[in-house]
Amino acid sequence: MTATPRNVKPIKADSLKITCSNCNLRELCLPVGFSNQELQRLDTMVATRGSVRRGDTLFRSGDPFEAVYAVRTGFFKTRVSTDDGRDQVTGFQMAGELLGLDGISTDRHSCDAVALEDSQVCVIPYAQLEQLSREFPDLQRQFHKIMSREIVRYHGVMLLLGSMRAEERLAAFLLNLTQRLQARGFSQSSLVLRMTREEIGTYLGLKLETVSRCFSKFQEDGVLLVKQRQIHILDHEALQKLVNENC
Amino acid sequence: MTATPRNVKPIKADSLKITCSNCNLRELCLPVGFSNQELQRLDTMVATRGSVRRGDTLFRSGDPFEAVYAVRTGFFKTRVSTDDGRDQVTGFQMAGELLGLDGISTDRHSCDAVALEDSQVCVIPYAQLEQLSREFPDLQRQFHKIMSREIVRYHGVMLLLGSMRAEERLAAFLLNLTQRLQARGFSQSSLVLRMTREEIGTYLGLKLETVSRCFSKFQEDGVLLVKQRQIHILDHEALQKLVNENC
DNA sequence: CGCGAGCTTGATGCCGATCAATGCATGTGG
DNA sequence: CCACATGCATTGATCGGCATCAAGCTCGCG
Repeated sequence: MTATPRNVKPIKADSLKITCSNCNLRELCLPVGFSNQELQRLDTMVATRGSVRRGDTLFRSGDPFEAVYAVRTGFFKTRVSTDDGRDQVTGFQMAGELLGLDGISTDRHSCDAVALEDSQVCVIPYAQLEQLSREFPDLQRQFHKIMSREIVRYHGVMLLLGSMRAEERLAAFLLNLTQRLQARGFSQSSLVLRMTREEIGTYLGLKLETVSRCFSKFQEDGVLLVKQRQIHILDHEALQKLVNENC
Repeated sequence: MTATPRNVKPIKADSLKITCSNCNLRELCLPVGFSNQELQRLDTMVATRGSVRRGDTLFRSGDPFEAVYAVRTGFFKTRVSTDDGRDQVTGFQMAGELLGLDGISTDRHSCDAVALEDSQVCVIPYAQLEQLSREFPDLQRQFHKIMSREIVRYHGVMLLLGSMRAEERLAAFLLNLTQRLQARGFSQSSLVLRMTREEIGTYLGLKLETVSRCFSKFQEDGVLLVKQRQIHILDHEALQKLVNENC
């Protein structure tokens, strides 16, 4: 009955003390706009931080749901699988983003969360999150906003999967990534992909060959500079156009 | 600053008194498993019921978010649109289901909700929902479950859009519809579609002609009996197989 | 240095989009 | 009551984008 799944190694107490109060992600994560007092209460709730090795799962479909997780460092993917082996990547999560919200509905997780690089997460026991969000309207509000944002995100993904062509999907994907990276202080014109072509494809509803071809096409057209997973965006406008003026 | 958008006509107070306590949907809707006391408090919150005419919108993308809505009777679709005119249906909602959760994230709605037939909704002011769910853990829990369920639903839709072929998509769609209708006391082997072929297509990422052809194919194969929007399911198994043993 | 995972690129084929015509049900006005 | 319009659905013919199959390439690593 611990809130720490098998693959999450607790970070030793003697390591540098990490708290929500001193976390540089606090303006992106759960405690957006919190007072000092609220931050301190949150620190009592997020008792555990843990690390997950690249390739390991934070949780799996079917696991009992006990906590949601905030990514502190690293990068994750979430995926759902069918019995017959196919799977669909449902999202990529980076620092400050929440994982595990799917578990609330049935008290069991319904997707897998896999670390794409060595990562650290903050473990937020759901029972305590419920309790504390009854006391702090700000926390309640922010938590609801995060769930709602996830719903809105899926609307965008549906539009992408339902009506965009391969190049448009990849363009939208890249713009979304850079936008989120930019909010975390990274360049908006260059990025390193943490996932394979196949994982991108499985997210975008395309085969890996198609993803690869699109990258090549973008390079030919002078829109991107692609060197394996190193991507430089040369023509931001062009990507934007592809997404907007569809067709 | 009213919680009642333009297209929602309040139902007269002198009409038959509708309350959560006496609503036959209470075991499907927000107050699942509530005590009588909780039901009565909920009744004070859901002050307004309203009706929406077929074709009218309950809310539109950009509208300020003030309330979520529970469908009492009727049928809705939600959709997101792009500047260039394409749109994507993101869901179909029937009695007992909640609309408007997308609005929490930015305090504005990010999709349109359109009535596919004359409908009635319960207006649940969000501020009061927040307040009351601080007082009633059961309500808080149920509300979170509903949002989480929506997230899980989108995982399924992504799988559908990302990896299924036309017939599989339609099969999954029909099974989902009948399942929900069954939970509401309707037959699981026959249904009347409330939406056009085009609306189905826009939900499933297909063109209306493809949807039509799939219906015809299912009829040829003896799986369905199709007469306009009247659908009889002759071979439930066959549909199930298409969805599971993909390929 | 050689292996293997991941990526690129080419050739071919199929599924579903597109274009187009017709059918069918409902509604409206002469 | 019929003529016509309108919205929705069906069906056919053709086309194109992406999947599939296959071969070779690149880079990191034991």
